[in-house]
Amino acid sequence: MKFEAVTIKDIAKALGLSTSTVSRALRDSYEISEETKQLVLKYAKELNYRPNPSALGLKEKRTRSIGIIISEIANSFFSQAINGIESVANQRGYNVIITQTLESYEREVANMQFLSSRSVDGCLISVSTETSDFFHISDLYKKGFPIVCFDRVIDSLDTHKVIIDNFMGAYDATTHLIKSGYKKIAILSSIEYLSISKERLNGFKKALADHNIPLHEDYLKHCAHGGLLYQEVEKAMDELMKLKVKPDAVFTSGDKLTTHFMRYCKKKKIAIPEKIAVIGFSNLDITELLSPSLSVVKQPAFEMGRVATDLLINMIESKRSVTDFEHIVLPPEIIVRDSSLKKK
Amino acid sequence: MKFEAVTIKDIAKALGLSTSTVSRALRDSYEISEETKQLVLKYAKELNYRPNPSALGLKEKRTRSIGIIISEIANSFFSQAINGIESVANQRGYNVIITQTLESYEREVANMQFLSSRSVDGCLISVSTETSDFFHISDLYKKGFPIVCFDRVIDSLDTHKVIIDNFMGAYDATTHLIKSGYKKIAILSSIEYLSISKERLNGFKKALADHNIPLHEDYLKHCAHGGLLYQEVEKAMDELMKLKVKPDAVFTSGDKLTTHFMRYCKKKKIAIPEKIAVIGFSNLDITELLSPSLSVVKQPAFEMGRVATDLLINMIESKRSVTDFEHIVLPPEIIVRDSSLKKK
DNA sequence: CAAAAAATCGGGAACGATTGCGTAAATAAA
DNA sequence: TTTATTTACGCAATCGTTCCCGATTTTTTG
Repeated sequence: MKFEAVTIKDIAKALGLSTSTVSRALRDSYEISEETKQLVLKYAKELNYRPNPSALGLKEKRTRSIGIIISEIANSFFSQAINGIESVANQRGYNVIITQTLESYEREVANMQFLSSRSVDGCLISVSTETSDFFHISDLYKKGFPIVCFDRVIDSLDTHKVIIDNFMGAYDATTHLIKSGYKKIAILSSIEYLSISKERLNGFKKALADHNIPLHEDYLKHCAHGGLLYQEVEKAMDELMKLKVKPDAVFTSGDKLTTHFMRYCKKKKIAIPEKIAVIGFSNLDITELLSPSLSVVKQPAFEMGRVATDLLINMIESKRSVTDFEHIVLPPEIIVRDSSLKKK
Repeated sequence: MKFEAVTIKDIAKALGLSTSTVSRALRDSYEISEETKQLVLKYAKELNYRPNPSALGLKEKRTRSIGIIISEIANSFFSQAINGIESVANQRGYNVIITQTLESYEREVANMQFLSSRSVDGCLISVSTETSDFFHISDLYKKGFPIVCFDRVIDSLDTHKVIIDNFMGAYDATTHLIKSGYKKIAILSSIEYLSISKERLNGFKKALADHNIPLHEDYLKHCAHGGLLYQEVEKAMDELMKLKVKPDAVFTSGDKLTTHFMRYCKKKKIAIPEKIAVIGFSNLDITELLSPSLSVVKQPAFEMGRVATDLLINMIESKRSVTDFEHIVLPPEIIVRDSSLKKK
């Protein structure tokens, strides 16, 4: 038995009206008498009528849905962001299609292709670490496909962007390490060309400079996939720990980098913060329960999702083409715990 | 400038063919000459033609998408399950619409309504803790809307189901506590009528009985929202800790219950496992890094998602109505760590 | 070489909903 | 009473795609 939902035709036939009359009655048109309206409305409610989204999509050339492209759903930052995105989207009558790239450029291109081919009216994206050219995005955008960037943004794309103050987050975190008495500070970073990597690295460098601490190139470690794989972090850490002058603190500039750093230290029995202190980006909600409790830079993920979605839907629904682009910068939150305790 | 994708009409006009010919050429129909096929295919590829999903949906009465109803995306178990769901769905040409209930019955009804009104061809569901009657699900199911249950299943619904062996997971975990020397074992459980709660509670009880340990009613604690709120767990734990004979171990029967238990002990400075030992369900991938490292019952979430999706899509694509329902039970994994160490 | 069969293609209806336009009936204005 | 206006509804086109019929041309068969 096939599942068949009720259509406007069913209602029209049952009430002896035309489909146009039913349609107008449901849309509360002035052309329909109050009597007929009530009749139709009552019957539609009884049968639990819902307009067919495909028919609407075909007619109106819009699907009332938006797409998301992120690297990974099973990531605390992104799943919190999705919550924010969903809350606004649902409220404004849109539904959401989530796609993930797992940091693969190829999958990002495929997802973008899929979403743009009329499945959604617009798209939110936080680009993959593997992505270094953006033609698959900018080409579509130039053709009029609404796109809003968040988190990992594309500098060259002239659209709305929602990020946190990565520079300041990194600067403050690094400064905190310095003020706690650490001087040999390393950084675990994601791939160089990623917007957030650059900004966080710059914040890190500025903090060192402002406190007259020279920058050691050996202390700069990049992980190509942003720590998606433990092995990346392990390799970087092995190199750090082999140095003649080992770092006494690390700033980890991404979620996965942070947790894998913790995993590494646990495995190698490196005491935190005695042997090495750490503060890093993380949106996990149990960082307080780690051993030791973890100092973190936390992003307002939910809020970022909300804001980005609002901008996207505004863009979709705007009559004339948008030329004035918002560039929203939210503040990160720094939470100091045991992993970056004052050096004795 | 509006974003307009290329249609079959554009191709037909450009090549001087009819839309029917183009359509057939793209579908590799035997009625079209090899020459014309190549011509159309080449041009379509050039223009990056994709069929309009709305038009297809309207014509074929199917959207090639499936819905998910879960309690929360930002939950390690569910986000891992989503990964499994997506992997199968994408591979079989479906896309996925995720909705969350946040354990609200009302939202579950609304989400089900939304998904079933022709937005998706079928639906995966893990019911909310608030849900005690299932008419909003069974009514649709009886009308022919394909539904597959996973994790939190509905006993009365005769469809495919994918769960883990909750009884065994709880039995083994409890037995492990007993064998480690704990005798006064409490349980933090979710709401009574939930399938997984019942099964896990039964496993817990059986383990006690098999080892001749009497069951104290005081040691059975139910949290109405499955620990969505910290306050639920706090209240239950406060009550436990006020007892004359306090428990020396706890089995936490859900993800959130487990982490909130840890949070509670940290806050109240209750030493684990010295004062109270714990083993619980959790799919977090950093439980090894908690303090102390956490003993867990882990679910094969990714695999559950994969299997459930395969069953759902089979059901959707099956010509005749399905009468032979799979009831798949996967094994949980028990990982023993410090939080349930042997009693000295 | 005529008739039958196959190969290729186009016309047009249909899917469900919206909407411009036309029109009959009812009412108001002249 | 006649004409103009309003009210309330139906007809039919449209969105992009598929698919049932025909129709025409080419090829095969007797």
